[in-house]
This record gives sequence, C-alpha cells and structure tokens, in this order.
Amino acid sequence: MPEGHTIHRLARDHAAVLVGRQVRVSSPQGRFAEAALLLDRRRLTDVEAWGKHLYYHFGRGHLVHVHLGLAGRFDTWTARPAPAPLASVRLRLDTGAVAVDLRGPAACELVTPADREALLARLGPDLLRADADPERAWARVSRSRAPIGVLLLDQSVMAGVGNVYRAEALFATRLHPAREGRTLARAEFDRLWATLRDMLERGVRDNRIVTYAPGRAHRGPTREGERTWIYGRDACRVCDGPVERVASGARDVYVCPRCQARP
DNA sequence: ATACCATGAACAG
DNA sequence: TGTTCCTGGTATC
Repeated sequence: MPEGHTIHRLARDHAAVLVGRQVRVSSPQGRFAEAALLLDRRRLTDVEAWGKHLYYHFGRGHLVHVHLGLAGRFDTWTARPAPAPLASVRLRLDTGAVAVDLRGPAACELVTPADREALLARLGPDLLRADADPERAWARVSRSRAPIGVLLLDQSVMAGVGNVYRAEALFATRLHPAREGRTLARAEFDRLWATLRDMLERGVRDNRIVTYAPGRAHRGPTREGERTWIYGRDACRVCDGPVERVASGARDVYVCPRCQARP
C-alpha cells in the first residue's frame, strides 16, 4: 500500500534491473494486452517517479504510466524461470534475468510525453525530489481556507503524502489536522515540510514507514518494533490519552487531542 | 460465502 | 458529499 516513498523506491529498484535491457512485455490479465504487444522486446530507457506516479520510458514517445492506487502492488521475481503469472497480473516486464508483475493498479496505460507533461503540471512539488520547491506549496497552503489535513492529501499542493504520513507528520509537528492552511505560521509550515521530507526519505531508504515522535523529527524512532506514533493507534504513545479517528477530506485521520491543539 | 476494509483518487452532481 | 474502481487480506456469518 503505497505512499510516495514506495513509488520512489520502486522506481529506483526497477531502474536498476530493467533500464537498458530489452524486455518482454505481457499482460496476462488482458487489459493492457494491446499496448504490451506494441512494447514487447523494446528497450526500457528510464523509470521515473513523480509523487505517487511511475513512468516507464520505452523511447519513440512511448511511456507506460502506472498509478498503484490503494490496491496496486508490484512483485519481483529473480528465480529463473519466473513463475507463471497470476491471472490478475496486468503487466509483466521480464528481462530474462528479472521479472516484475503489476497487479491491481488504478492506472496502467500507454501515454505520450504530452500526457506526461499534462499530468506533471497538475502535481505540486514532489517531496522526494531534491529540487522540490516549498514556496509553491506554501503559496497554496498559506492562502487556503481548507484544513491542513485535507491540503496534505491534495497532490496538487505537494506530491507524495498519503494517509499514514499525513497523520504522522501532523502529530510529529503537533499540528491539528483541522487547522486552516492560512492560519499556519511560516515556521509551522517549514517544520511540517521538513518533517514530511525526512519521513519520506527514510521510507525510501528503509522501504517501509518508520516515523518520529514530536520534537524528535530528525532523530529517528524511540521505540523498537513500532513504526508509527499515531496512525491506527488507540492510545497516544506520548501522553497515553485516547487517539481520535476523525474524517478529514475523504479519509480518516488519527489525532491526539491533547498533543495536537485544536484550532 | 459474504462483507468489509486498506498507505488512492477520479468522477458525478 | 457520495459513488466507483482496483485487488486481496481479514473478519463475520
């Protein structure tokens, strides 16, 4: 279940084994069959991540856009021969040495460079890109009457944050998700931005979500075996009080009403 | 066997 | 705001 860290890690891992290779492209499930036929035996030239989106570059203006959505996942097979794909495999890329299977994506489509540009234009700065510009996000947040909890999941404000990192970063910075964006002080926004970047970067490094306690945004987790501080919990790990689960936009966010001051 | 749920997001109205 | 889609794991009957 993917947030930005999963996507960027996939891009890195897939690039390492697929780029520069001729790949067999197939769609056992069938819904990508026509495009697979077109791309089969071509050389993959690049794999890119932007927020939660992936692009597989096949040259000649042919790109495969993948978005995992909620249910999508990739599996990698290094055993030879690769096992027969499950019937639900939308896309298999096989170099002969490694095969990757994609199942359950929200998007797996053949697109043009212009399509890619149009989609990227809709995305806010990608927190996992070194050149991500916080000013663009601040311009949106500081003018918005929407709650910060909603703004963090809006991929046009900033790209890469999902429901777990939203809850964790707000908790780590002690911000209540209901705070209107325009009420955030610049310093609060800066702490939130830095915390999100740090958490997501760690997610790429570890290939899993591991978050931080409030006030320790850059010091790592303080308890072994625990990956989150607020998401999905019943009791707050800081004050031991009850954690609230409340709707914020289309999804629920977890909040500690004692640690995160209500607006 | 069925229902519900999930780290997502587009779309209708 | 509500509905829909994707897949599969877990809970419930």
